Amino acid sequence: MKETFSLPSRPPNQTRGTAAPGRTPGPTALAAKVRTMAPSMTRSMQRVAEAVAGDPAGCAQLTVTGLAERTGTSEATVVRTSRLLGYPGYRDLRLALAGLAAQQESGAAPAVTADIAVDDPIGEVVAKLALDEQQTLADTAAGLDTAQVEAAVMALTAARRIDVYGVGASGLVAQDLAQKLLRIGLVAHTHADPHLAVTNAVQLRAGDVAVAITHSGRTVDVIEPLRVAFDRGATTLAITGRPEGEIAQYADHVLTTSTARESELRPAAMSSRTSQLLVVDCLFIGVAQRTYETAAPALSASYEALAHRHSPRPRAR
Amino acid sequence: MKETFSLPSRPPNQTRGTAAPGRTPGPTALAAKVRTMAPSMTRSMQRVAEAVAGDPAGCAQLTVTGLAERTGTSEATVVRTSRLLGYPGYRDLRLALAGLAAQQESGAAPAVTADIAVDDPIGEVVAKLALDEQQTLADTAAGLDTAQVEAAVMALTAARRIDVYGVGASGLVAQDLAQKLLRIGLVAHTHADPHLAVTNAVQLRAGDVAVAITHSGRTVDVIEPLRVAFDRGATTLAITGRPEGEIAQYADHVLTTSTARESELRPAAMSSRTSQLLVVDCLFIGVAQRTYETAAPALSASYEALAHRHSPRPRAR
DNA sequence: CGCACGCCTGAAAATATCTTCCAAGGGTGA
DNA sequence: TCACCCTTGGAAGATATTTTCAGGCGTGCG
Repeated sequence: MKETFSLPSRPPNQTRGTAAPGRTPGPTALAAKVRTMAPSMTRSMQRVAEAVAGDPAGCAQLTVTGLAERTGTSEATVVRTSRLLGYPGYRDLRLALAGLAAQQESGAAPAVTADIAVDDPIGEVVAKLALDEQQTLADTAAGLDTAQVEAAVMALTAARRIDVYGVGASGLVAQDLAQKLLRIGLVAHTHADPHLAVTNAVQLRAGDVAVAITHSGRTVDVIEPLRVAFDRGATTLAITGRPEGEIAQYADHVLTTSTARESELRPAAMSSRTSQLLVVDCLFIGVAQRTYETAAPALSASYEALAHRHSPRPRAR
Repeated sequence: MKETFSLPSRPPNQTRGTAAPGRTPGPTALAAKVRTMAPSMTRSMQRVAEAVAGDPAGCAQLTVTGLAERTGTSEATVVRTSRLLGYPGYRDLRLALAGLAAQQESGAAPAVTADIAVDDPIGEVVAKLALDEQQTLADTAAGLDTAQVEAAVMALTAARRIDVYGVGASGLVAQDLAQKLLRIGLVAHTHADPHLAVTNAVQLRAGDVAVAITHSGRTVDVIEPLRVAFDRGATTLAITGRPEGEIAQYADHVLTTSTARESELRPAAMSSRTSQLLVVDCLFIGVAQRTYETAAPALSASYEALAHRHSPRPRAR
């Protein structure tokens, strides 16, 4: 039942199905996982996933048959949903559910934070926003496939040249990544103009790395250059909230960001950005670790170079 | 508190003893229970109880048969032990075990708050980074002066025109703010080129708002335009980690971001960015709340306008 | 010292639960 | 409108759990 994912070989780039990034997700990641996967689920499966995410404690008590009944579906569907969430079967999902319930009970509760209302006072907004973003970070960390990160870091470290694609809000994340990598001596660029991005992607070849950042996984302006890079033989990475989206077809390594629930006052852009930045930071640190000899001097050099752009310290202490 | 376990019929349940204090013991109580009951157990049962108390996580993975094998006993004995510990059967003991394991895990998790080392495995890096950023968010939220935020929001809401200044890492945050404000119909721009920034700042006057973003509070390229805007009579905001820095002299309202400890592998840019973004988000939400009538339609309009830039959904359902 | 009783124990049968397979229903695109 | 594919639930098949039952061992009494 090995899911021989990734690996060097390019051709059998599995499309979708069975997720299962190597190991069963821990209880913590479950809620996040449900949100991530929900869009790619069928109606019945969504009902099951919803029930599970909404009342872990209650569902943990139910047998397959019970849960099927409660959700008005069949046992088969329940098992299918369990699979999709990354467990070998319902039995294991149930175990994770019990774990989640226990955690929530004990106060380590990832309990759902309240939506921000139009008339919330500003203090409340600050608190809710901070909490939401903290939750997003936790979800992202829990949902990240370490092996994929590792592979991505390796590719970046060895890259002759790195291109980063992103538009809109993701464009800023792309710039952040490129900026960081440049700072430690890598050759990284980002292209805001999608036409130029494609033009540049054509230049890539094996040994180069292309990174695409899109929350929806369906942004054509980002998919196109990645596809081109993929076809040219470059190693391709996708940072997306929809690992089953079209972008994944052209990505050697997919780094999944968390999908928080949106609300009218809190567009998805906000938490997806937080999530993407965490991934970017992880990549950066990973690369910096592996190129420490050159990265450290490069970092301080760039810092020194900017020193004169700062006004003198008020008082030397 | 539905007690209706195992629906249909199980009338002649607990035969003897079984304690049965009305409800199955929570996971927490398990270890204690084992100690209490141990003396009154037979040898084989003790072996089972011991295994269960010693390695809840491991045992939760095992089936009756597996646990029987591991303890060198039989399935029947395992079930009997489960009963003695207060559960209807092994199935339920196993669920409790999973819960216990999850609790232990979550309790042990926050122990990794150390610095990121050069040889940390990637999984550790992810965890530490996420935790660090969570901490940063909490610090920022705690340190933000609500009154200043409120005043800043008011100024932005009423602004005829908004300029945002930031260079380097803060430049991306500046772009993020401008992007967001534009989305809800405000006139906001950011200037990467410090010369152009000053040129533009000269145009500002009372009723306009200038926002400067700098972690150090000493970045001349950002201080300059803010000073100019300040002199021209615009309302000026500073988002900085050094509220006592030079920039504060030219700011009507100072929003303080948190200053996390840096380390060699984790330049300050990382957490300052997280912190700045939270502040930006708060400003954005604050403004959106107060201009809800126009903001909401503007948001969906900008979303619609970009719809065609997305590839069609894989399958419409 | 020997016997009988009773309790512990594990093997196997019985039951419950989970998983897989398959055919029917429904929606989509040509 | 038709053909296709995807989704879905029912039922058979496989596992896991629970119950039953008989043998073994120790203990206490005769």
